[in-house]
Amino acid sequence: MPEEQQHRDDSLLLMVVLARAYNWVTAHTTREIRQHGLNPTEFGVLEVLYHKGPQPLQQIGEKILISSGNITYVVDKLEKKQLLVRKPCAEDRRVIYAELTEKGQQFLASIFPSHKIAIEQAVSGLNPEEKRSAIELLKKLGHSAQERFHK
Amino acid sequence: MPEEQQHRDDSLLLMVVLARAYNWVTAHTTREIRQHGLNPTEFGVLEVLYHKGPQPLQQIGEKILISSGNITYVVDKLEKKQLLVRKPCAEDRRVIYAELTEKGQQFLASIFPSHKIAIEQAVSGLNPEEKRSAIELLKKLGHSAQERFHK
DNA sequence: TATAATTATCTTAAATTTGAGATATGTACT
DNA sequence: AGTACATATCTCAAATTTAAGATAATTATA
Repeated sequence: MPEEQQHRDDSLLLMVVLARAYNWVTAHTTREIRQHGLNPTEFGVLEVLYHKGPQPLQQIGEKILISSGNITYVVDKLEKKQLLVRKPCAEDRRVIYAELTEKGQQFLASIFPSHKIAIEQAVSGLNPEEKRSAIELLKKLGHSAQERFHK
Repeated sequence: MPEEQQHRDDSLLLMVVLARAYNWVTAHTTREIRQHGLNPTEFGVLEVLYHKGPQPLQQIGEKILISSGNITYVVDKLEKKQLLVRKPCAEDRRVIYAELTEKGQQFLASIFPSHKIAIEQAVSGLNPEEKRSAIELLKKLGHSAQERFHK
């Protein structure tokens, strides 16, 4: 097989195995998240706030790659559940921050341990060394894919 | 940092970089697919048929991880577009195969080259050797995640 | 200052996806 | 045969997501 052909096939195969790995790993976390009455997007929003602190809605949407309409919808639902609150920004009045409530903090803290366990279970097919290799390769892949994606 | 803590952190980090890599790589392919008037699910169905030949609806749904209701909906749309046809199975009358039409074959053949280029562009941040490493690790990760996912 | 171009959020309709359950068929067991 | 269980597809309502455009605020420029 000519080298260039080989190269092309590898890219396709990489795409396939990346998608399969992602789908099956997230199958674990999605099931776990739904047991707590959230969908993956809701959890994604809460997780960003939990780890990064209060964020403008815009930036939350960028981090988890959802549309502006969707971020409004999801934040509405989470606000109704009293897990977060909207806080208008004083400096730039177009901007609205989302911030976890005390209830939201406690809720995340209460579900995070089982979430971690679900992840550990999902990725336990790789040993520590393989995990480190995979992390480096996926970091590089993700960053370059993002950089090459010109809107 | 204690070893066990280290281990736990690696699993979380692996999850994060896997999700980022997947999201940004698929951002490339999704954009490309939409330019041809399909959504990613429709393309996924056609791609399965293109590479595997006629398949029972059930098995298509399993391969791309969508619900039974969704597979009916998507196959309906593709049938209306005359890209595939339903073919009842003679041996088992519960089963219905989906099969690409000539038009569907030609359509896939016509868009696949640019789809390949989009993928190659998306994953071009890794060199050939890194791709091979990533493929092996992701295969292992995906298979083990699937095996450990007990419904 | 006035005007134009950007940005952040929200609104709305349409498209997509899921989940629960209905229907029809097939399989295993008595 | 008859009964219970399993499987494949479909139906339908509700939930989710997107895309396009509206509104309001900010920034850049004439």
